[in-house]
Amino acid sequence: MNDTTHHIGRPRRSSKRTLEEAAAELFLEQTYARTTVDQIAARAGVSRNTFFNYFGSKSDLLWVDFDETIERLGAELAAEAEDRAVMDAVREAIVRVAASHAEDRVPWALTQVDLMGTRDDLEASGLRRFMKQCGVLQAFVSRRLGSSAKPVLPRAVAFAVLGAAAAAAGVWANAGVGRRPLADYVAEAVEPVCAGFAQVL
Amino acid sequence: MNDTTHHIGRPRRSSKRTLEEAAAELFLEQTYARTTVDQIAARAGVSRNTFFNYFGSKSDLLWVDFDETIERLGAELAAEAEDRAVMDAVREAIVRVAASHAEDRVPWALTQVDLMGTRDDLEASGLRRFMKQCGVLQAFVSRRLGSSAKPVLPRAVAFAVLGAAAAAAGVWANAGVGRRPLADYVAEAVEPVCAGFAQVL
DNA sequence: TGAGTTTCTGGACGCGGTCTAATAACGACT
DNA sequence: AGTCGTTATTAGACCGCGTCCAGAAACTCA
Repeated sequence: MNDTTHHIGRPRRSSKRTLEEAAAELFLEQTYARTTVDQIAARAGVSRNTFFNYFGSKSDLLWVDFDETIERLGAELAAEAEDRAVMDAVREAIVRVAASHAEDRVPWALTQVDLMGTRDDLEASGLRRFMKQCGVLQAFVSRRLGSSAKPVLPRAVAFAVLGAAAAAAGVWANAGVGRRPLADYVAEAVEPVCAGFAQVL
Repeated sequence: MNDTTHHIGRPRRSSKRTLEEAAAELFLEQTYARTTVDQIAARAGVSRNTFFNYFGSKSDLLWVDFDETIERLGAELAAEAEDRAVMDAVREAIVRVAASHAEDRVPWALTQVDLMGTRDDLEASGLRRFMKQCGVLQAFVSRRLGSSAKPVLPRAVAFAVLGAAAAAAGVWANAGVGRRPLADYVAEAVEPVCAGFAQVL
């Protein structure tokens, strides 16, 4: 935690934040699709390869504000009491994840969807994140259910619940400045799904 | 429907089927990721550009058997009686779409997921299809609901229901040769979601 | 000063995808 | 037969993302 420790080796000339800001400027000026990695790197004052040292791909920039929120799901699920009903635990964990998201941080992914040309990249990177968290949620449900239920259910729960949450995030992003907190939308979308699965589990 | 009428102009030297078969061979030999568009075109005896005359992208090949099934959703929704409860109509339409899928046609998309290197392309193309049908379903639900319900619900229904259906398709594909019909899995996955939303609509 | 470590950089490559201009193969019409 | 319009195919070039590698730069420590 002591940022004065200069570890060892050559110090970093750049940082994730620097590149994010350079990218944000360019996205506003000319949209995501028309911005190349070279331009981002140039504006940040580094070489193109350095960009890929900080981000695995250009599309990662679309999710800079969302990734850390999404990643909380595993921890929130683990924090749920063992004796709680499965779908109750799932619902509350997801709503808590949504509540932990900073109010004003709307990722590029949810705003630049309809901007023509962004769709391809966006959808590529979006489903990857979706699938990753689906794996986490499916494992949780599968463990809680044991081998009693129909084999399709854990995966169906994961896809449906996170699908509803994703829909809520989309609506939230498009609601504009006067919007309610993200967790409100997510709760409204996720509750019916959880209630439905609770009946058959 | 008369396939002898070549309309007008230069006749096609190739066809979608030819390219699909060439691709299928190569996918089996060396996986999807290690197969280039050049190789597919070469094996089919055409140039690389001709490939893009028949397919918009390499990843379209992953869904050759699924696309026509997925596209049926709009028609099946339109075929539902107007006086039927919304979620009942949605559920039945989706199950009918699944039932219309040929038993043995398992798309590459659902089998080559875990093959390392395929994921990126697969997820890119998968979410595009998912979003397209979500748009169709959301419009249907939105029209049936009018402006009475909470604004997040139509989108949440679309994402959750189709998410469950996608999960079912994945389980179906991985179930191997002894699997039950796709519609069975889809029904089991979609029913709870529809029941849950039916309570709040 | 030198050794070790980490970051940055330039250059090259492969691949997917787009574009353009040219050509080939057909039917139809004169 | 020859020409015209139409459509499919083709070669060629181009762009951008992502990967790889070898080497240089900047620092710490001994």
